[in-house]
Amino acid sequence: MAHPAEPQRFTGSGKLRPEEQIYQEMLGAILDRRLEPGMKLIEENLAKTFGVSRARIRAAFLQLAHDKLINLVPNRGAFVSEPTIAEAIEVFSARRMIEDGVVRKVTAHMNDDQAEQIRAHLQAEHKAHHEGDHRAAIILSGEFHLLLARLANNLVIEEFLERLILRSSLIIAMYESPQPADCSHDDHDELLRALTGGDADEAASCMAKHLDNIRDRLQLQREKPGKTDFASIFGRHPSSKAG
Amino acid sequence: MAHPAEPQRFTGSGKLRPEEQIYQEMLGAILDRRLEPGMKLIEENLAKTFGVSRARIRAAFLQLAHDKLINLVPNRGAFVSEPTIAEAIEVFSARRMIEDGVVRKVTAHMNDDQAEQIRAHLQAEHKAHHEGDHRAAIILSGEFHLLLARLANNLVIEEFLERLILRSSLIIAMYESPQPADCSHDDHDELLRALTGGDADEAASCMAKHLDNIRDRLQLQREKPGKTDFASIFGRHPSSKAG
DNA sequence: GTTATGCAAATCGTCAACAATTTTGTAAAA
DNA sequence: TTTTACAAAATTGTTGACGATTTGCATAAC
Repeated sequence: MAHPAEPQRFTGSGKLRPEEQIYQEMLGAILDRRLEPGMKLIEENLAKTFGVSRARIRAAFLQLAHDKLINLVPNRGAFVSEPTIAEAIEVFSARRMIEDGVVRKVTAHMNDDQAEQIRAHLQAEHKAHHEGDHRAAIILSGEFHLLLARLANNLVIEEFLERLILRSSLIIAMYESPQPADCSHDDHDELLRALTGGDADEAASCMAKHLDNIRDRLQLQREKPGKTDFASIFGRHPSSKAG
Repeated sequence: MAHPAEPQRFTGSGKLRPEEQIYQEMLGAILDRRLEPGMKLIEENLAKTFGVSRARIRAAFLQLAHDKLINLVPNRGAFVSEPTIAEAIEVFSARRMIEDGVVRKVTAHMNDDQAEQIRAHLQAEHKAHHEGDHRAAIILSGEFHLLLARLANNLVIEEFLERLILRSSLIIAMYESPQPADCSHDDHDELLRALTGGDADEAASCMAKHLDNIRDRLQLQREKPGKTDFASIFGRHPSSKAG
């Protein structure tokens, strides 16, 4: 239940309204894979669990669906998203595009205060890594990218990237390699050097390599079969009724 | 991959579920300024107007709020967004970032079929322009950018840009100059030349200039006072009780 | 004349019940 | 044995009603 470093949305209002509470809890459960990809989310069960009515759950569903973390199928219900390989590739490709612009902008306007913010964040990342707090490390790693977006000083980009990072987290949880391979903090160090160095091209290249690293560490060779996707499990499509 | 509930925004054809219908109608009304920025949207009135219950309206509100076209204030209701100057600038800045990547990608993978799609679209733009169909021209102009995003072959980017274009439309409607200044189709022509020329840098530069043109044609000098925004009307902020 | 107080109207927030749809289970017919 | 038809259960879709909050207005107090 306790999620110390729950990803926090920047909704302007500091207080957490009960509706946000439900959204956050479900978000955390999905990213932790306590709710597995493909799992059906039954409104009434969730309503009882959270002690609210179905209307609230429905509203939370709309938010999550908008973030592409669940799938809403008319008259069928809500299912935890099962990002396909193609989707995963597109998400990281999109991030490359966006974050290329971000690092260029940050590099151009870098000042001492901003550099210090990045350094402080990296220190936190290293701390979590050395203490073996894998969960915190993953969250902080995502927040590193979000910090850069914030330093780019564009709320539109920041919010979009926040969603992409959430989506990335689900993809990583779904396709990650058996070995931890959590060495991205080295990439982040290198990125800081490039950013403070003032060379926009190098910083952009660094970021591109970093994102490719993350993507390439995933096991994107074969489609992960969803629990109900017998087509891919048995290597055939459910087209004809009798074969 | 199945996307059963994909929101299709610009096409009026096809089966339109009643919920999408409501979203579309409100969207159109906002972009046409039949619903003016700042106007309060009363749930029950809209429910009666559309002949549905408030729950439906509420769901539509969530979608529109997500697109930043309306503002949801707890216990107060929904209001048509009044994008500030800062927001307007950020939106166009974000588009520069995104569409820079888009045109580079499109330039790299350009083939005859794609070039033909763009030409066909430009022809439609010119036709609307010559026939004086201002409304169609504006819509087509937005769809031109969307077409490029589609040719970049990344659904994530495409959907995000779609939202940004909607937001841009509201901004343009709110801050547009008195004179029509609808000469963006020339920019689009130039863009096509750059795209087919294969020079990614030039294409990107073209797009950047084009977006700056649109932005600079807006009257972003002073904040447009919302109907109730006395702070800007009287040039002071509503901090102290008696001034 | 101005400010404070309380009442009334309007509107949003929430819910529980009912209707429609899909899924599952069972049995009859070919 | 296989297919089809039908009924029952589970789940989503929708609605109208009720309580909570905000807003507007009238009245009273200073």
